[in-house]
Amino acid sequence: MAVTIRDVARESGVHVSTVSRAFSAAHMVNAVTRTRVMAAAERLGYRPNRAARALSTRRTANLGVIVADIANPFFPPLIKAAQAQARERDYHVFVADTDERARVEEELVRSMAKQVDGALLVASRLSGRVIAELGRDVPFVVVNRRVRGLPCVLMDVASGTRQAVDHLVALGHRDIAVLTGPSASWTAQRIRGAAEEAAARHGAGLHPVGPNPPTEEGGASAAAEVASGPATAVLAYNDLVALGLIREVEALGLSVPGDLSVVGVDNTHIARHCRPALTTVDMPVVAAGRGGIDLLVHRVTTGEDPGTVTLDTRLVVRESTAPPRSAVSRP
Amino acid sequence: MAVTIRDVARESGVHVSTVSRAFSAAHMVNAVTRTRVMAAAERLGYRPNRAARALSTRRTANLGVIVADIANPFFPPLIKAAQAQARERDYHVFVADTDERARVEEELVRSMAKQVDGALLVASRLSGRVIAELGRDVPFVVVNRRVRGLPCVLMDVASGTRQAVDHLVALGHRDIAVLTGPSASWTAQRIRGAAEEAAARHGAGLHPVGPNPPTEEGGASAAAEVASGPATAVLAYNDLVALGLIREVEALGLSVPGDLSVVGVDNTHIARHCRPALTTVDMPVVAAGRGGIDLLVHRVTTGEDPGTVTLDTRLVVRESTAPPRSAVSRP
DNA sequence: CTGAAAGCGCTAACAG
DNA sequence: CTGTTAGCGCTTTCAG
Repeated sequence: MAVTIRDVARESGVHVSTVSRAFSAAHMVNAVTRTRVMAAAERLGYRPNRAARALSTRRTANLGVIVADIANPFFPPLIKAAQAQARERDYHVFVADTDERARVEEELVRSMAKQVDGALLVASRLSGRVIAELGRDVPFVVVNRRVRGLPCVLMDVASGTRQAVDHLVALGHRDIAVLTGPSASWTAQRIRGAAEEAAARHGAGLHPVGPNPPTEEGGASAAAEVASGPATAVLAYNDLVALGLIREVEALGLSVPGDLSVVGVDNTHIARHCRPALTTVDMPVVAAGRGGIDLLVHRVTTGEDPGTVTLDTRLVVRESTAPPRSAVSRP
Repeated sequence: MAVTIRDVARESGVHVSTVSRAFSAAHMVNAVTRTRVMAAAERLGYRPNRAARALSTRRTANLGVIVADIANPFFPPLIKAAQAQARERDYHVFVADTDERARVEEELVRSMAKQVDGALLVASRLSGRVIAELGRDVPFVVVNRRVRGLPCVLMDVASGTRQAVDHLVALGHRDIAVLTGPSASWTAQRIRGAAEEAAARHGAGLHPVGPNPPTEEGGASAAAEVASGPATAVLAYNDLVALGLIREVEALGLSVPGDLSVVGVDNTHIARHCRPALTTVDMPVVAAGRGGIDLLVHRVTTGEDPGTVTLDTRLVVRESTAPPRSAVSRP
């Protein structure tokens, strides 16, 4: 049987409440009794039971991190950063994967609610209404999504998207396809919106294709439509989609960037290594994970609304973008 | 304030213990009172507090998954599979990242102990002695490591390693470098051991280089030594190390696989996409994650030792391996 | 500064 | 089948 506070009390000859204070309000107990208690605890290998403590304090010292897909390379660095920052502040973290399904996400939050002090909702697929409703039970911080009344950490993908479109136009592209992501994705909406705006500003044509699942398959399945369309460049919802598109479009006999320029979003490690190396919009995921936890902890400890933090994104140019053939041939 | 079992009791006109039974031992309560209770619970939005329940049942319905580095692409699919399987069985999972540090790992396990029914230790860097000691507090299942007396899920990297060496020898390589991994890594030891054995069997030379950190930097920093050595092929501790090596060796003016064949381990998604696509040993991470949770749940619910499960690995040949120049020039 | 006592939300014998 | 009565391990008044 695990050693409890009573064992320590007995061992050190004080009352349990004194032991309790020694651990959670050290200043309220005489220095010498305190060291005696600590020594006894040490000897017995006592460790406070956080769950039991939670029952009376109503603070679990646990946080939830809820993401759409752990295996999508966008998320792991964010999860890692969040977990590290949480540990720094002595919180444990539950990580849950919703498989991109809103129902699962909702159920996960509900079943976790009593066990966490707050949760980080990353790229949530829930409707704003449901988020707001759940937000009454669990303090949230929302990452990559703007929700009225909730603290958010936003990666400003619009700015990176604009840079991408500017880059493509500067290379000479006049028709750009955009492979849209899941319709419930805030990021997907922002990418599309910013791309339309930027294209319009340049008087370039923008051709939406999708929505597509945020996977290589999603990109691959859009290849035929892209190849048969007028676009000489494409902006994909994320790196995975870009990769799937490239693979499939090459199977169709086109070359990237010779026949088609491709830009991804996320700057996952794959973008650096794939062939051709991917021009992509870098997302500050580490800062977002760490910052999200900071806001969350701030919120759950002070009760204040920490407001919204916006992080910059920027285009990283690599090898998957080049001038279109037409532009090359008319100097 | 959250709604508790008493509220439901009051609302439905029964005692709290009846409500409790309605939720956790439905068959012990009359069907009609049960539906009445459930209706009241529904109306009030009641959800059992799992932490409070844990206090009396001594079962938290939480599991821990402890890994060396969430951002290492080897782990996310494993974590995802483990999390999904746990959810299937109605467990929540704490995920923790040890940053490859044994101290952190130990502290993590200790602080988590009271809050989980068991933990999956993936690629643990702890000494066998410490694992065994911690294992008295927390039921473990150990992944990718053999520990006497604990249930293990092993990915038999030795067989894949043998295949890799056989493959290199068949191509004509007579001197093979092996970039060894962290000395505390069981997998690293197995790779090295199997490589030595297989090389000896073929009468080929084996040249250990390392230990190296399991990262691209680790691979890069071994490049000079490899390039100046006799080896025409190298077996890297993992895909990341292989990638780092390739990048750096190319910077030194060598080409892969022209001047040097490189084999990775893990078959992370990067291996498929990098240039040249990486010949690597496929690790059944999804099966390991799922299977690990199965063993763990079996163990914590029945108390039985589920024993050890061994999963096969196999070589996936891609573009980073080819005959050595010398072999090509003497037909 | 320390002890006594009540209680967090839920379960688990034990009667009835 | 259901109510009563004790706790699970810890914190938190309230006295002293």
